[in-house]
Amino acid sequence: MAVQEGDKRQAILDSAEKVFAVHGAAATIDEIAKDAGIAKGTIYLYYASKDELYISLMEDRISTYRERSRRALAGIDAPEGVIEQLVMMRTEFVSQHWGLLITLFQAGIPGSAQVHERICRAKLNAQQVFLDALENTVPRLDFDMESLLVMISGMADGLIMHRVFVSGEFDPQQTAEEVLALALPTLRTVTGCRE
Amino acid sequence: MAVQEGDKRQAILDSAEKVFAVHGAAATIDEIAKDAGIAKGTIYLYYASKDELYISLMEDRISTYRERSRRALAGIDAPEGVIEQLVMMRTEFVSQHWGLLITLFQAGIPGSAQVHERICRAKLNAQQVFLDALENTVPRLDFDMESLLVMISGMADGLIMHRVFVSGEFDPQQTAEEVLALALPTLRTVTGCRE
Amino acid sequence: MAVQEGDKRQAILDSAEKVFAVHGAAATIDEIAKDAGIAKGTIYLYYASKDELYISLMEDRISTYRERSRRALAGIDAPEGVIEQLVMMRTEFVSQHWGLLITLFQAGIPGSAQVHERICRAKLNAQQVFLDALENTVPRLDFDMESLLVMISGMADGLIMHRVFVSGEFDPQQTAEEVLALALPTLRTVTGCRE
Amino acid sequence: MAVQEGDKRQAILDSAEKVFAVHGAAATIDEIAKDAGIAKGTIYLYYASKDELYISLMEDRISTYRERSRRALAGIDAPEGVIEQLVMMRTEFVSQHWGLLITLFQAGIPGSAQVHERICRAKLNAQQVFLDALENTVPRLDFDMESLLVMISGMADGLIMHRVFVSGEFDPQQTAEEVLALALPTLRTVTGCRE
DNA sequence: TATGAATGAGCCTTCATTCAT
DNA sequence: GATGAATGAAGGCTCATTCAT
Repeated sequence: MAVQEGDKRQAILDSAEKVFAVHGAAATIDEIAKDAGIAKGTIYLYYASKDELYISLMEDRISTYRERSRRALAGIDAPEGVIEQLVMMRTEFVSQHWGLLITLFQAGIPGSAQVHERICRAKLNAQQVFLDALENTVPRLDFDMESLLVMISGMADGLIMHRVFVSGEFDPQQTAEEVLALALPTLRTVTGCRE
Repeated sequence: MAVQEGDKRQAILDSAEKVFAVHGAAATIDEIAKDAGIAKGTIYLYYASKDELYISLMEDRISTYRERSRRALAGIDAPEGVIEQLVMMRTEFVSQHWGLLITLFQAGIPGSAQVHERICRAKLNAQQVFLDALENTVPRLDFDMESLLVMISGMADGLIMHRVFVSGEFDPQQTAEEVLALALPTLRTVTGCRE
Repeated sequence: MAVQEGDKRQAILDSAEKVFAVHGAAATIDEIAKDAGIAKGTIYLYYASKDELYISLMEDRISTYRERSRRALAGIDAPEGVIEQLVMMRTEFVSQHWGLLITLFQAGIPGSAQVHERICRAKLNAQQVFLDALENTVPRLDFDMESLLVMISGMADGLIMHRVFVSGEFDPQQTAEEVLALALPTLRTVTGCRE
Repeated sequence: MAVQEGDKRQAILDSAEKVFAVHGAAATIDEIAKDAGIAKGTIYLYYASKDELYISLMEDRISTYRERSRRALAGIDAPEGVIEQLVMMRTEFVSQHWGLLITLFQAGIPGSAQVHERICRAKLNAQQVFLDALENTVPRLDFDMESLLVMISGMADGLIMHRVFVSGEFDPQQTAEEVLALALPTLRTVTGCRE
């Protein structure tokens, strides 16, 4: 009844998240292995390189975020609902993956072009979920939908990062409300709905 | 007619910007020196360490941004004008300092806590310029001004990064207009002005 | 039948002794590794830093000297015997650890205060063995025992170094006899024994 | 009325002594120049290299010691007097050149063979003064005079170093007396004089 | 599969020395 | 003579990656 292969992969990712969160790009394979309670070499049985481990970590977290978002958006048929979920999911993500905040929003600390590209793609996939939902709920619009989504995401990210890095106090619930207080009227302006 | 000390400091910063832009935190002092056409040791005559060089680069660019913003805001007396300048300055900055985009709009890459802190401070200083301008032009408001500013900045940053990293085409003029098309109505919603 | 960990540590120390002996503080980790036939990084698996390696080398050699001295002193019950052993052990040490002569008999070369302190402590421990033996064999004396020991050690060291560095010919046996020819009468003068 | 060349050479040596005393082999030319209040390059007008500066420093101090010793020995016609002066001069030297203690007795920290050799020669020259004096005052002896001198010097050095490095308290006057208390009887033993 | 000792390329930093002014 | 900016060789140390067990 050995540990499942998938479990060990997850355990490594969990340790990697912890260590990357603390040390950023300076995180070492040694420390991740130690945190996971396994030998350094074992990590290379599951991930081909440090970059690959990093990418896998990001892809895993982001795809979880995407699936959670997809489920949350089921049955939503008003643009306000989509935006509300967007903001909720983003604040929730940060409260759960605090340590990946910089990394996630920055799209790839360890640097190589490939890392950057693959993480960007994961983020785009997650965004697509919201984009689809938004397009299904809003009649044709003269405003580019993707730009709209990107900007409202940016509003949320901007406030979240400000709370985390500057204020030092991040209350997911309150932050979400504050963003929505600005985002929803904005949305209505664009969609032409008047409440 | 020797080169001024300030000039050499600037030359090093310029090379550092180029190299950091390409390699991120993995940039090496060697390469920066080579780009600047000087010996490695010379860099240490002007900057005490790689971290210090990185911080100085960021502080320099951000403070230039702040001063340009300050001048651009002189005489502006409507909140729309402030937001307009905010968006213009941000897009302009990116078109000039392409390589620093991730770093500037988010946090300090090369890791140490001190780096992060000092760059955050510089960014706050720059933001304060807009915050002051905004507070001078808007009557008391029930919406927190700083949050408003942070979110509108986030809107701009979100679209800019999307254009740069995803579309791969970044037209400063057009991007600025697109952001303003969403930001200005948003602002009016909050300030209660109706057109 | 793998090499024991202790063996590798010893092998590194042996190479370090050789290289420090030739180059003094200017010895490089590179060269020590090359002499040991291992990679540079391997040394750092066993010793945290160059200073630590140097200290460990000294502590190892000195503690061996101390234990050999302790055994040699067992059963000795006359002060002359103690001094005789002191001189013998010192000349023997030099003939075995030629390269460490300066370092051992004086202070720690590579500079840091910690190095100096830890080597001094090791030397004091070794001296204590002789001090204990001397105090056990000599009735109360008006002459400070430690000073006596230190000075007689100095006599031996002085002649040894003169033979090694100036004459260039060091015959342990003969040198020991020559020192004893002066040290023993001196001792008797102090202890009041008349032959 | 510019400063004499010799004065500047001396000023550099004085600074070098201060800095070597504090930092040992880790002393830098930069710091010596700063202490002397001159530019780094100026040092190279007077001393060809760091090694050369170091050697010059040692030779200067030792030759001063030699000349003072020579004067002190004038008119001395008993071996006890010679030994007394030997001990006095050595303790005096340490109290005046505290920082050079390790360096002097170790014969050359910065390592190169040439450094070692030249400092040894300087020390031998100084020793010769005492050797001459001793040979002039003592009838032919079956004990080798140089060995005798070297061992008595070693006695003094041993106690001095013990006081300086271990006890941490070095009182020149008292140390000298303590050494003489052992050295003079020793001498008489050899010379056959019975008080 | 799992281990962890070993590797060695590569980096930051220092500092003796030079030389144009 | 005097300066000090510039140089670049060299060294300590790290750490991703490999591989024999």
